[in-house]
Amino acid sequence: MPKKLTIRDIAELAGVSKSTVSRVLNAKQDVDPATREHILKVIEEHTFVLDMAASKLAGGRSRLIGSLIPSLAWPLMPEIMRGISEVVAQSPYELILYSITHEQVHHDKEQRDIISRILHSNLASGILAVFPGPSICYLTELYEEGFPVVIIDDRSEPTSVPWVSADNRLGAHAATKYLLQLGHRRIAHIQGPADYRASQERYLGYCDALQEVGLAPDPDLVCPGGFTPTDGRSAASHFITMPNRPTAIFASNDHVAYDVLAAADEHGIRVPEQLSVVGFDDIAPSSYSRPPLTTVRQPFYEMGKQATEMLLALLERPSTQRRLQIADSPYAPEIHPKAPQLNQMHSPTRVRMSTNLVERSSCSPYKGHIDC
Amino acid sequence: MPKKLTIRDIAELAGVSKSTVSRVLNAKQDVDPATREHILKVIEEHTFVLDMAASKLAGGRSRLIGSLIPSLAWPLMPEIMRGISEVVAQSPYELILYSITHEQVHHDKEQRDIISRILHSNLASGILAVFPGPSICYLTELYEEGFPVVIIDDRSEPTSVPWVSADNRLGAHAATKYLLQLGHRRIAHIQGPADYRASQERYLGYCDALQEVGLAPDPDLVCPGGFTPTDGRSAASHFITMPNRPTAIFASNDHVAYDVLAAADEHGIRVPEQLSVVGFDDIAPSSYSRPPLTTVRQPFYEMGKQATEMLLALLERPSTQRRLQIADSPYAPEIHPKAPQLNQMHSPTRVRMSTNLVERSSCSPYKGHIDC
DNA sequence: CTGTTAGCGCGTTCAT
DNA sequence: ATGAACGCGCTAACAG
Repeated sequence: MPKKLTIRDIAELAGVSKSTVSRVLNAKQDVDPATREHILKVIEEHTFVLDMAASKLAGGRSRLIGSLIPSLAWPLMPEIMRGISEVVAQSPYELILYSITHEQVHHDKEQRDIISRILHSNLASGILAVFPGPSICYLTELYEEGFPVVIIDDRSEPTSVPWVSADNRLGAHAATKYLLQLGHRRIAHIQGPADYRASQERYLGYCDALQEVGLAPDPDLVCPGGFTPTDGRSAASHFITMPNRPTAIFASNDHVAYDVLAAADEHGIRVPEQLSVVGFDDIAPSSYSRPPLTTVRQPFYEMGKQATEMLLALLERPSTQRRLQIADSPYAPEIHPKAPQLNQMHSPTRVRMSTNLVERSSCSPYKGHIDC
Repeated sequence: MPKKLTIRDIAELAGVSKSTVSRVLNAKQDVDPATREHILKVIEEHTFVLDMAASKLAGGRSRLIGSLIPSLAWPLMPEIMRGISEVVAQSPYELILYSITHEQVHHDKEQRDIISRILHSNLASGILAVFPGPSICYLTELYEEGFPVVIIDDRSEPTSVPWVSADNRLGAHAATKYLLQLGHRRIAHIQGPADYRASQERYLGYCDALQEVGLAPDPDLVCPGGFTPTDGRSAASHFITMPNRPTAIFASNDHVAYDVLAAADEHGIRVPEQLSVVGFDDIAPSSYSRPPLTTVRQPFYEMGKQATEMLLALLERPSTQRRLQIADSPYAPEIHPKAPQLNQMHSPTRVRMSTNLVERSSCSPYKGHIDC
């Protein structure tokens, strides 16, 4: 193990002073292009890397991003993390994982503790928070005090903190419209948890599509469900066994859609012949379910990327002016379809990414009622 | 935002010198219990936390663990991560995520790059490597040079690096024995990838159980498969459609078991009435498959915990003598059933955790052949 | 047992 | 455009 080189070693090797090397390393101006080149070459040859601890201590940036992550077991997390990691890997930053136990997700105090741990340890110079839940208020405070924070989706309404999510309403609209175009008219919806913004938005998208064709949402065809496995069991059974049952079901998400698939199987109803079902999220197992599930894909990977790029943009700004301006950021997003142009300061930054319908085999055209 | 306190502030507040504060912070001996208490109180009152950057720079430990993680999309990862996070959270350490893209998993060079990135950035003072694959050789080098490394399972044989995995052979033995006890005699096995140690071990466990009842493994009942979704499709169809088909199938893992379930469904074979199937891993969807899958649970959560505890034990040791001795470690594992007693130095540390059969609904007693 | 001194590796003034 | 000196917050010698 060759002993770790310091900036001084490089300075000596290049025949200059530490300061000059430091300047090159931090991309300062006022360095002779020739010496810059030379120093860069020496650095390259010796694969020298700055000591982050020392750099941070001396007043430089820490190049560490803290990520506040809910249970990695949520099936949407891996893709989000992939997006995050990819951007981080191509940057000079590293990612610290502050993951939250499932238990803690709902406990306000625990979250406050974690955040204070992040702050006090003084490591991370920015925070990426996925589904922060109750801690959103602390994060908002932090952000308003100038600490870089970006949020990836959440249960509640976005605050002033830059915020990335998918367009749930449009996605739900697309799903419902698709069923309508297949000829379905009795389309049921199993809702997500009432306290999730996404549930509301999906419900609204469902209503939007219905109203477009002059249909009013039928209260009998809307049932509460949830977002986790088996949350949709009873609603699914209810719809399937009710007299004059719906010919299609739009589930709050894929997990609930699986419940519908299972319930249908149990009651001898064939999908898609006798019942069409659409999910939401497009998590991995949806490609392999029986039948493969038609669903609305949330661009989790892209959301992770987008959010990380936004955070990096914040991080690269002088700390005095840490409001995000997407427009002139070096990490300007390519994808933010419905994002309003936010060039002026102090306007909340929200990026809403577009979803898209993934057609698989769980839907078929309505051909009149088929008895069991 | 109250300005960050330094160790000097605390020293002044407590009326002692920085060194003394440092000593109590680092749990050194030779501190008067009275002053220790007093300082601790002051620290507590002001919720002071050491600046890790400065601490590290000054020669202290970095309290940062680097985790080398393959795709988080592997369904076993969330549980492993949960185990890791939980132990890390209760320690003064933080976790840096060096996650590897799926593409990179197999590319030797990329991995070497990541490891050198870890080393050069000089942040992490230890590495937790999950399924390191090709980079195991670098990790071994590192470990032999005294850098703390612990590995959680891998495709190849363990090296001198401390290593945690589940007992695949015993697990497979249990699964097969279970089927035998249900009366099955024609038990097929779909194998995992040939270059995975786990595949071999599971196959051996399968043979063990067969031989115990005087049966020789029938080459016609063993097929190559894989570990990822759809890897088992063709093998499953093959077994199901073959004349005198097996009455039970032991799949290399749960994904492959799902393929068997799907193939059975497709061919109108009822599980478990006409065919019993057992998986391996017990990943989350196995509780919700149709029918719920009987499978061998790998204790991923416990493996994550165990490995992290081992790493912490290494980290807390003086760097001169960084060979792991489980016995007198403060993090001595409670669970390592078949682990040999490794109290002497220089012996490789392997912890093999026990699996256990989770009975659900995909198996039933053999009652003679039932035609479709 | 405790305080004093001297750096750790780097960024940032100041000079030049 | 570049170099010298100082200090970030802390730990590790050494005194006492």
